[in-house]
Amino acid sequence: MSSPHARPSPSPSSTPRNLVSHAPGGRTAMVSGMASLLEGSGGDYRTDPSALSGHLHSSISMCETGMSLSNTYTTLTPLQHLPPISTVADKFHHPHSHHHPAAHQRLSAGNVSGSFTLMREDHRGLTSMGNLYSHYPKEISVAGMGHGSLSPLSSGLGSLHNSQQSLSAYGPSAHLPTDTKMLSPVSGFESHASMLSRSDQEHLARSLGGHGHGHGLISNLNSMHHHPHSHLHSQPNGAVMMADRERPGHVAGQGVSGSGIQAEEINTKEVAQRITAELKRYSIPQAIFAQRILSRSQGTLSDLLRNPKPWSKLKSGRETFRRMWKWLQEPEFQRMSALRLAGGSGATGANKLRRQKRGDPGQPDQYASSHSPF
DNA sequence: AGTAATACCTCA
DNA sequence: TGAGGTATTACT
Repeated sequence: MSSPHARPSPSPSSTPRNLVSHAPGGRTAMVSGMASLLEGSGGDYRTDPSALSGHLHSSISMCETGMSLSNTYTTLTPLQHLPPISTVADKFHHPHSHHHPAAHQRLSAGNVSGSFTLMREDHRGLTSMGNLYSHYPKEISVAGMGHGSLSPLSSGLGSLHNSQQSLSAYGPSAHLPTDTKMLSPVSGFESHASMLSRSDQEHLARSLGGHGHGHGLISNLNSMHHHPHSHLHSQPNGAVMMADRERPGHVAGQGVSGSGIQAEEINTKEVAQRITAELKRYSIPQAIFAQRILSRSQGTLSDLLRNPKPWSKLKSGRETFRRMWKWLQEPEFQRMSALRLAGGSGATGANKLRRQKRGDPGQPDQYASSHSPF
Protein backbone atom coordinates (compact mmCIF):
# COMPACT_ATOMS: atom_id res chain seq x y z
CA MET A 1 0.00 0.00 0.00
CA SER A 2 2.66 2.31 -0.96
CA SER A 3 0.41 4.53 -2.89
CA PRO A 4 -2.92 4.79 -1.18
CA HIS A 5 -4.39 6.65 -3.99
CA ALA A 6 -2.79 9.06 -6.28
CA ARG A 7 -4.45 12.28 -5.50
CA PRO A 8 -5.89 13.46 -8.71
CA SER A 9 -4.25 16.78 -8.90
CA PRO A 10 -6.84 19.45 -8.75
CA SER A 11 -6.89 19.68 -12.44
CA PRO A 12 -9.53 22.26 -13.10
CA SER A 13 -10.78 20.37 -16.05
CA SER A 14 -13.95 22.27 -16.27
CA THR A 15 -16.52 19.75 -15.39
CA PRO A 16 -19.63 20.18 -17.46
CA ARG A 17 -21.96 19.66 -14.66
CA ASN A 18 -23.82 22.85 -14.92
CA LEU A 19 -26.43 21.35 -17.10
CA VAL A 20 -28.50 20.33 -14.18
CA SER A 21 -30.90 22.70 -12.69
CA HIS A 22 -31.30 22.28 -9.03
CA ALA A 23 -34.61 22.76 -7.49
CA PRO A 24 -34.22 25.55 -5.03
CA GLY A 25 -35.41 25.13 -1.58
CA GLY A 26 -34.61 26.77 1.67
CA ARG A 27 -32.99 23.88 3.28
CA THR A 28 -31.00 25.44 5.95
CA ALA A 29 -34.15 26.64 7.52
CA MET A 30 -35.52 23.16 7.46
CA VAL A 31 -32.33 21.84 8.81
CA SER A 32 -32.85 24.04 11.75
CA GLY A 33 -36.22 22.54 12.28
CA MET A 34 -34.84 19.12 11.97
CA ALA A 35 -31.96 19.98 14.14
CA SER A 36 -34.23 21.12 16.86
CA LEU A 37 -36.09 17.95 16.64
CA LEU A 38 -33.22 15.61 16.53
CA GLU A 39 -30.90 17.38 18.81
CA GLY A 40 -33.36 18.92 21.11
CA SER A 41 -36.54 17.01 21.00
CA GLY A 42 -35.05 14.23 19.03
CA GLY A 43 -32.54 13.52 21.64
CA ASP A 44 -35.07 14.16 24.28
CA TYR A 45 -37.75 11.94 23.08
CA ARG A 46 -35.60 9.17 24.08
CA THR A 47 -34.48 10.45 27.38
CA ASP A 48 -36.99 12.96 28.44
CA PRO A 49 -40.27 12.35 26.72
CA SER A 50 -42.27 14.13 29.33
CA ALA A 51 -40.65 17.33 28.26
CA LEU A 52 -42.40 17.02 24.97
CA SER A 53 -45.84 16.22 26.14
CA GLY A 54 -45.35 18.90 28.65
CA HIS A 55 -45.76 21.80 26.36
CA LEU A 56 -46.99 20.43 23.15
CA HIS A 57 -50.42 20.46 21.81
CA SER A 58 -52.95 18.27 23.46
CA SER A 59 -53.06 16.00 20.50
CA ILE A 60 -49.63 14.97 21.45
CA SER A 61 -51.14 13.40 24.43
CA MET A 62 -51.69 10.42 22.26
CA CYS A 63 -48.02 10.30 22.24
CA GLU A 64 -48.20 9.44 25.86
CA THR A 65 -49.34 6.09 24.78
CA GLY A 66 -46.40 5.78 22.57
CA MET A 67 -44.11 7.33 25.06
CA SER A 68 -43.74 4.07 26.74
CA LEU A 69 -41.96 2.98 23.69
CA SER A 70 -39.84 6.02 23.86
CA ASN A 71 -38.52 4.68 27.07
CA THR A 72 -37.82 1.60 25.20
CA TYR A 73 -35.32 3.52 23.22
CA THR A 74 -33.33 4.33 26.23
CA THR A 75 -33.27 0.82 27.44
CA LEU A 76 -32.91 -0.95 24.22
CA THR A 77 -29.63 -1.50 22.61
CA PRO A 78 -28.50 1.67 20.98
CA LEU A 79 -28.43 0.28 17.56
CA GLN A 80 -25.48 -1.81 16.83
CA HIS A 81 -24.58 0.35 13.92
CA LEU A 82 -24.70 -1.20 10.55
CA PRO A 83 -24.41 -4.87 10.13
CA PRO A 84 -22.23 -6.13 7.38
CA ILE A 85 -24.14 -5.11 4.41
CA SER A 86 -24.28 -8.63 3.20
CA THR A 87 -25.83 -9.73 6.42
CA VAL A 88 -29.10 -8.08 5.84
CA ALA A 89 -29.21 -9.22 2.33
CA ASP A 90 -32.11 -11.54 2.27
CA LYS A 91 -33.08 -12.05 5.79
CA PHE A 92 -35.09 -9.06 6.69
CA HIS A 93 -38.31 -10.27 5.40
CA HIS A 94 -39.83 -12.65 7.79
CA PRO A 95 -42.66 -11.24 9.73
CA HIS A 96 -42.38 -13.82 12.39
CA SER A 97 -45.51 -12.78 14.09
CA HIS A 98 -45.58 -14.46 17.38
CA HIS A 99 -48.61 -13.51 19.31
CA HIS A 100 -50.68 -11.05 17.39
CA PRO A 101 -51.08 -12.29 13.91
CA ALA A 102 -53.11 -9.59 12.36
CA ALA A 103 -52.43 -6.93 14.77
CA HIS A 104 -50.86 -3.62 14.89
CA GLN A 105 -47.37 -4.50 15.48
CA ARG A 106 -44.64 -3.78 13.15
CA LEU A 107 -41.47 -5.60 13.34
CA SER A 108 -38.40 -3.81 12.51
CA ALA A 109 -36.96 -6.71 10.74
CA GLY A 110 -33.51 -6.31 12.06
CA ASN A 111 -31.30 -4.06 10.19
CA VAL A 112 -30.51 -0.43 10.37
CA SER A 113 -32.64 0.21 13.35
CA GLY A 114 -33.34 -3.32 14.10
CA SER A 115 -32.70 -2.67 17.70
CA PHE A 116 -36.02 -1.11 18.07
CA THR A 117 -38.75 -3.57 18.03
CA LEU A 118 -41.61 -1.27 18.17
CA MET A 119 -44.99 -2.43 19.05
CA ARG A 120 -47.45 0.26 18.87
CA GLU A 121 -50.88 0.96 17.76
CA ASP A 122 -50.32 1.74 14.19
CA HIS A 123 -50.98 5.36 13.60
CA ARG A 124 -50.43 6.56 17.09
CA GLY A 125 -46.80 7.02 16.63
CA LEU A 126 -47.25 8.45 13.24
CA THR A 127 -49.67 10.97 14.42
CA SER A 128 -47.52 12.13 17.20
CA MET A 129 -44.59 12.47 14.96
CA GLY A 130 -46.70 14.36 12.58
CA ASN A 131 -47.18 16.95 15.20
CA LEU A 132 -43.60 17.08 16.04
CA TYR A 133 -42.49 17.39 12.52
CA SER A 134 -45.08 19.82 11.48
CA HIS A 135 -42.48 22.52 11.34
CA TYR A 136 -40.62 21.74 8.23
CA PRO A 137 -42.17 19.32 5.79
CA LYS A 138 -45.00 21.47 4.74
CA GLU A 139 -42.76 24.21 3.58
CA ILE A 140 -40.81 22.01 1.34
CA SER A 141 -43.82 20.38 -0.08
CA VAL A 142 -44.80 23.76 -1.33
CA ALA A 143 -41.38 24.44 -2.66
CA GLY A 144 -41.13 21.10 -4.31
CA MET A 145 -44.52 20.92 -5.82
CA GLY A 146 -45.28 24.55 -5.94
CA HIS A 147 -45.43 24.38 -9.66
CA GLY A 148 -48.65 22.58 -9.68
CA SER A 149 -50.05 24.19 -6.58
CA LEU A 150 -51.20 20.81 -5.57
CA SER A 151 -51.94 20.00 -2.05
CA PRO A 152 -49.96 17.06 -0.85
CA LEU A 153 -53.05 15.06 -0.59
CA SER A 154 -54.21 15.85 -4.04
CA SER A 155 -50.97 14.95 -5.62
CA GLY A 156 -50.87 11.95 -3.48
CA LEU A 157 -54.16 10.70 -4.65
CA GLY A 158 -53.17 11.51 -8.13
CA SER A 159 -50.20 9.34 -7.74
CA LEU A 160 -52.49 6.49 -7.12
CA HIS A 161 -52.97 6.43 -10.78
CA ASN A 162 -49.66 7.75 -11.76
CA SER A 163 -47.18 7.08 -9.08
CA GLN A 164 -44.36 8.74 -10.87
CA GLN A 165 -46.06 11.95 -11.42
CA SER A 166 -45.88 13.33 -7.96
CA LEU A 167 -42.33 12.30 -7.68
CA SER A 168 -41.35 13.84 -10.90
CA ALA A 169 -42.01 17.15 -9.35
CA TYR A 170 -38.61 16.86 -7.81
CA GLY A 171 -35.67 17.98 -9.82
CA PRO A 172 -33.67 14.84 -10.32
CA SER A 173 -36.65 12.83 -11.25
CA ALA A 174 -38.07 15.34 -13.62
CA HIS A 175 -36.32 13.78 -16.52
CA LEU A 176 -37.94 10.47 -16.08
CA PRO A 177 -38.03 8.47 -19.19
CA THR A 178 -41.27 7.00 -20.25
CA ASP A 179 -40.57 3.55 -19.08
CA THR A 180 -42.26 3.61 -15.78
CA LYS A 181 -43.74 0.29 -16.45
CA MET A 182 -41.67 -1.49 -13.95
CA LEU A 183 -44.15 -1.82 -11.21
CA SER A 184 -46.25 0.30 -9.00
CA PRO A 185 -49.75 -0.43 -9.90
CA VAL A 186 -50.44 0.31 -6.32
CA SER A 187 -47.21 1.81 -5.31
CA GLY A 188 -49.03 5.06 -5.27
CA PHE A 189 -50.17 4.14 -1.86
CA GLU A 190 -47.06 4.56 0.03
CA SER A 191 -45.72 6.65 -2.68
CA HIS A 192 -47.75 9.57 -1.73
CA ALA A 193 -48.19 8.45 1.78
CA SER A 194 -44.55 8.81 2.45
CA MET A 195 -44.64 12.25 1.07
CA LEU A 196 -47.41 13.36 3.24
CA SER A 197 -46.82 14.44 6.70
CA ARG A 198 -47.71 11.79 9.15
CA SER A 199 -50.94 13.37 10.10
CA ASP A 200 -51.92 13.60 6.51
CA GLN A 201 -50.99 10.08 6.07
CA GLU A 202 -53.31 9.14 8.80
CA HIS A 203 -56.09 11.05 7.19
CA LEU A 204 -55.44 9.40 3.95
CA ALA A 205 -55.39 6.05 5.57
CA ARG A 206 -58.67 6.73 7.17
CA SER A 207 -60.13 7.97 4.00
CA LEU A 208 -59.09 4.95 2.14
CA GLY A 209 -59.55 2.33 4.73
CA GLY A 210 -62.34 3.81 6.69
CA HIS A 211 -62.17 4.31 10.40
CA GLY A 212 -62.36 0.71 11.31
CA HIS A 213 -59.65 -0.49 9.03
CA GLY A 214 -57.50 2.51 9.00
CA HIS A 215 -54.83 0.96 11.07
CA GLY A 216 -54.83 -2.04 8.90
CA LEU A 217 -53.78 0.01 6.00
CA ILE A 218 -51.02 1.66 7.83
CA SER A 219 -49.84 -1.64 9.01
CA ASN A 220 -49.67 -2.77 5.49
CA LEU A 221 -47.81 0.29 4.52
CA ASN A 222 -45.19 -0.20 7.08
CA SER A 223 -44.77 -3.85 7.27
CA MET A 224 -44.24 -6.49 4.77
CA HIS A 225 -46.22 -9.57 4.45
CA HIS A 226 -46.03 -12.14 1.81
CA HIS A 227 -49.10 -13.70 0.46
CA PRO A 228 -49.42 -17.32 -0.27
CA HIS A 229 -50.35 -16.45 -3.77
CA SER A 230 -48.00 -17.17 -6.51
CA HIS A 231 -48.35 -13.92 -8.27
CA LEU A 232 -46.10 -11.01 -7.86
CA HIS A 233 -47.30 -8.44 -5.46
CA SER A 234 -46.36 -4.93 -5.90
CA GLN A 235 -45.50 -3.73 -2.51
CA PRO A 236 -46.60 -0.26 -1.76
CA ASN A 237 -43.04 0.72 -1.48
CA GLY A 238 -41.56 -0.03 -4.78
CA ALA A 239 -40.74 -3.64 -4.41
CA VAL A 240 -42.26 -6.61 -5.96
CA MET A 241 -42.46 -9.82 -4.15
CA MET A 242 -42.20 -12.75 -6.35
CA ALA A 243 -43.15 -16.26 -5.80
CA ASP A 244 -40.38 -18.69 -6.36
CA ARG A 245 -41.94 -19.95 -9.47
CA GLU A 246 -43.25 -16.90 -11.09
CA ARG A 247 -40.11 -15.23 -12.14
CA PRO A 248 -40.47 -12.91 -15.03
CA GLY A 249 -37.04 -11.71 -15.80
CA HIS A 250 -38.22 -10.22 -19.01
CA VAL A 251 -39.71 -7.01 -17.93
CA ALA A 252 -37.98 -3.93 -19.10
CA GLY A 253 -34.65 -5.07 -17.95
CA GLN A 254 -35.93 -5.35 -14.44
CA GLY A 255 -35.90 -9.06 -14.44
CA VAL A 256 -34.95 -10.70 -11.27
CA SER A 257 -32.27 -13.18 -10.76
CA GLY A 258 -33.76 -14.21 -7.52
CA SER A 259 -32.53 -17.01 -5.44
CA GLY A 260 -34.08 -19.06 -2.77
CA ILE A 261 -37.61 -18.76 -1.66
CA GLN A 262 -38.18 -15.17 -2.26
CA ALA A 263 -36.94 -12.48 -4.49
CA GLU A 264 -37.87 -8.98 -3.75
CA GLU A 265 -37.44 -7.04 -6.84
CA ILE A 266 -36.94 -3.49 -5.89
CA ASN A 267 -37.78 -0.88 -8.35
CA THR A 268 -34.56 0.91 -8.02
CA LYS A 269 -35.80 3.94 -9.78
CA GLU A 270 -38.79 4.17 -7.60
CA VAL A 271 -36.77 3.74 -4.49
CA ALA A 272 -34.20 6.23 -5.63
CA GLN A 273 -36.82 8.80 -6.22
CA ARG A 274 -38.52 8.09 -3.00
CA ILE A 275 -35.31 8.44 -1.13
CA THR A 276 -34.47 11.59 -2.94
CA ALA A 277 -37.81 13.00 -2.05
CA GLU A 278 -37.53 12.02 1.56
CA LEU A 279 -34.09 13.41 1.90
CA LYS A 280 -35.23 16.63 0.41
CA ARG A 281 -38.29 16.73 2.51
CA TYR A 282 -36.47 16.34 5.73
CA SER A 283 -33.37 18.09 4.62
CA ILE A 284 -31.27 15.11 5.26
CA PRO A 285 -27.93 15.54 3.57
CA GLN A 286 -26.92 12.78 1.27
CA ALA A 287 -23.70 12.41 3.11
CA ILE A 288 -25.49 11.72 6.33
CA PHE A 289 -27.94 9.32 4.92
CA ALA A 290 -25.31 7.60 2.92
CA GLN A 291 -23.07 7.07 5.86
CA ARG A 292 -25.56 6.40 8.55
CA ILE A 293 -28.07 4.29 6.80
CA LEU A 294 -26.26 2.96 3.84
CA SER A 295 -22.73 2.87 5.05
CA ARG A 296 -21.75 4.38 1.79
CA SER A 297 -20.23 7.60 0.72
CA GLN A 298 -22.05 10.65 -0.40
CA GLY A 299 -20.83 10.28 -3.91
CA THR A 300 -22.11 6.80 -4.13
CA LEU A 301 -25.49 7.76 -2.91
CA SER A 302 -25.67 10.68 -5.24
CA ASP A 303 -24.86 8.46 -8.13
CA LEU A 304 -27.29 5.78 -7.13
CA LEU A 305 -30.00 8.30 -6.68
CA ARG A 306 -29.44 9.89 -10.01
CA ASN A 307 -28.56 6.87 -11.99
CA PRO A 308 -30.17 3.87 -10.44
CA LYS A 309 -29.37 0.79 -12.35
CA PRO A 310 -32.12 -1.68 -12.98
CA TRP A 311 -32.41 -4.34 -10.40
CA SER A 312 -31.41 -6.98 -12.86
CA LYS A 313 -28.18 -5.21 -13.51
CA LEU A 314 -27.29 -4.98 -9.91
CA LYS A 315 -25.17 -7.43 -8.11
CA SER A 316 -23.84 -6.52 -4.74
CA GLY A 317 -25.33 -3.13 -5.21
CA ARG A 318 -28.67 -4.58 -4.41
CA GLU A 319 -27.83 -4.49 -0.79
CA THR A 320 -27.57 -0.79 -0.89
CA PHE A 321 -30.94 -0.45 -2.46
CA ARG A 322 -32.39 -2.86 -0.02
CA ARG A 323 -31.29 -0.64 2.75
CA MET A 324 -32.80 2.36 1.17
CA TRP A 325 -35.95 0.49 0.62
CA LYS A 326 -35.97 -0.79 4.13
CA TRP A 327 -35.44 2.63 5.49
CA LEU A 328 -38.43 3.81 3.61
CA GLN A 329 -40.50 1.30 5.47
CA GLU A 330 -39.59 2.66 8.80
CA PRO A 331 -41.84 5.07 10.58
CA GLU A 332 -40.56 8.56 10.78
CA PHE A 333 -39.15 8.57 14.21
CA GLN A 334 -37.46 5.32 13.64
CA ARG A 335 -35.80 6.64 10.58
CA MET A 336 -34.61 9.61 12.47
CA SER A 337 -33.38 7.50 15.28
CA ALA A 338 -31.44 5.48 12.86
CA LEU A 339 -29.92 8.57 11.41
CA ARG A 340 -29.06 9.96 14.73
CA LEU A 341 -27.90 6.93 16.53
CA ALA A 342 -25.87 5.59 13.74
CA GLY A 343 -23.73 8.65 13.70
CA GLY A 344 -24.30 10.31 17.01
CA SER A 345 -23.04 7.38 18.93
CA GLY A 346 -20.05 7.27 16.74
CA ALA A 347 -21.02 3.79 15.83
CA THR A 348 -19.87 4.20 12.32
CA GLY A 349 -16.68 5.74 13.41
CA ALA A 350 -14.76 3.75 10.90
CA ASN A 351 -16.55 5.51 8.16
CA LYS A 352 -15.65 8.84 9.45
CA LEU A 353 -12.11 7.98 10.22
CA ARG A 354 -11.25 7.38 6.70
CA ARG A 355 -12.19 10.86 5.90
CA GLN A 356 -9.95 12.23 8.53
CA LYS A 357 -6.92 10.53 7.21
CA ARG A 358 -6.44 13.46 5.00
CA GLY A 359 -5.38 15.39 8.00
CA ASP A 360 -5.69 18.54 6.13
CA PRO A 361 -6.92 21.29 8.30
CA GLY A 362 -8.08 23.49 5.56
CA GLN A 363 -10.93 21.32 4.51
CA PRO A 364 -14.37 21.68 5.90
CA ASP A 365 -14.83 18.10 6.77
CA GLN A 366 -18.46 17.96 5.99
CA TYR A 367 -18.60 14.25 6.35
CA ALA A 368 -17.37 14.24 9.85
CA SER A 369 -20.82 15.23 10.93
CA SER A 370 -19.27 17.30 13.60
CA HIS A 371 -21.58 20.11 12.80
CA SER A 372 -24.36 18.16 11.36
CA PRO A 373 -27.75 18.25 13.00
CA PHE A 374 -27.66 14.53 12.75
C1' DA B 1 -19.59 -1.18 -6.71
C1' DG B 2 -17.68 2.29 -4.02
C1' DT B 3 -14.50 5.75 -2.20
C1' DA B 4 -12.28 9.91 -2.20
C1' DA B 5 -11.73 14.34 -3.67
C1' DT B 6 -13.02 18.30 -5.79
C1' DA B 7 -15.70 21.34 -8.79
C1' DC B 8 -19.74 23.68 -8.58
C1' DC B 9 -24.18 25.44 -6.64
C1' DT B 10 -27.36 27.54 -3.45
C1' DC B 11 -28.31 29.91 0.54
C1' DA B 12 -27.73 32.81 4.73
C1' DT C 1 -18.23 35.42 1.30
C1' DG C 2 -18.44 31.30 3.85
C1' DA C 3 -20.70 27.14 4.76
C1' DG C 4 -23.31 23.34 3.65
C1' DG C 5 -24.58 20.26 0.11
C1' DT C 6 -24.59 17.93 -4.41
C1' DA C 7 -22.69 16.25 -8.89
C1' DT C 8 -18.94 14.43 -11.15
C1' DT C 9 -15.04 11.79 -11.95
C1' DA C 10 -10.56 9.37 -11.34
C1' DC C 11 -9.14 5.51 -9.09
C1' DT C 12 -9.42 1.02 -6.60
